[in-house]
Amino acid sequence: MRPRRANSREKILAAAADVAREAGPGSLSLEAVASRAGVSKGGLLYNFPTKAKLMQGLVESYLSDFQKALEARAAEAGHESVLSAYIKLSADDCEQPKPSASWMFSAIAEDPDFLTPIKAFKRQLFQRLKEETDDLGSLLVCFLAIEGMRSMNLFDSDVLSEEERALLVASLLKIAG
Amino acid sequence: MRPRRANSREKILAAAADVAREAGPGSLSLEAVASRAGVSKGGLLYNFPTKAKLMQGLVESYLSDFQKALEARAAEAGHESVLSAYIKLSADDCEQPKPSASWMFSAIAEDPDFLTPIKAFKRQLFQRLKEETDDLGSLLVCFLAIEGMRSMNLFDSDVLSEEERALLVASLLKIAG
DNA sequence: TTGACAAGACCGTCCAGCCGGTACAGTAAG
DNA sequence: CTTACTGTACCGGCTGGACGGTCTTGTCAA
Repeated sequence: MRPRRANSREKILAAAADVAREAGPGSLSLEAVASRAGVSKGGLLYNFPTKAKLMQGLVESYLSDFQKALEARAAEAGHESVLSAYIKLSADDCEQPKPSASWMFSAIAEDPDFLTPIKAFKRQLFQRLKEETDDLGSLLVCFLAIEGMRSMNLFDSDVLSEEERALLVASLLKIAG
Repeated sequence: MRPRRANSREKILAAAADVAREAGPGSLSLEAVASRAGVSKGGLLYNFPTKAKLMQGLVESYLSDFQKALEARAAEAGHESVLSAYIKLSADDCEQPKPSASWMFSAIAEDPDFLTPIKAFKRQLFQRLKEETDDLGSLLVCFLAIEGMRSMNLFDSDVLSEEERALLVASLLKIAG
């Protein structure tokens, strides 16, 4: 089970995300990823027998990281709601000027179904948020606005300035109550 | 200047969007588009000398269609603001169960820079909306929420029900004033 | 020695772009 | 009217290259 030198799996996953971000989602080839990860193509295929498995791994690690981060935020003192935690987490995620999830585009190009777990996750999150509030209208606005913020970051759209994003987050937190 | 039988250019553009939507953004090959458009590969290459030019054409026609639709909405009686027009237009766009712009993913895979005109367009639109209101916070929330709605439609995420989307739109229109 | 794992040459497939051809409309000289 | 010529619109086979995935060989820790 244990890799010989280090944890190749995670190195490969990180390398894949890097390649997609820096060389563009269309340039995510197995060779590029292997090279970036300091691993041979054979080594990569040993860990991920197929490109599809690699994509799947990307999605799974993304989701588990997100879940962990959200849980951590929600458990922090001073958060009156999961929605607030989600807003703040997303705000921080979107601080990074570089989109960290360009690999999603590669995954979609490979097969749109790779996003199914992400959709399911979002549905589940939305459900959880719905149970928390009785003002569905406000929740919808907040939830979609966060979605919009995340999508802008994903597409690397620098439409909003730093101050505008801060104001947006403040407004959302106010709406969230 | 005039095409002999019909307007191949538009047929090809429509075919490309169809292929991306139905076969997936990763399957947008020139042959597939040509076949779908009822045109040979050579004919396609005659109209769009390069795949890049095809993508560019897709972006341009998308943008000009959008601009036209927005202008039409804004000119309609009963619209007190461009923001309201934008909200309603986006709501209608997202009515369609099938995302009409999957080709964007193909374009990104080809080269992320293809989206530059779209980003510029959005910046311009946001600027215009800013000049229209004095409540920047509300505008930000609305603008981003619409962005979120559009992105959900693009990713074909059926997280929201019909009623929820209607409620969202109503809430946004209320915020927009 | 052995077996878990890595290396990279290799193969089949797919696709963008090229190129030589075809069909036809217009024009204009004979 | 006819023949010859020109430019436009389109066709489809070909090829060179890239990429995913396999296979054989190498290597190192136990």
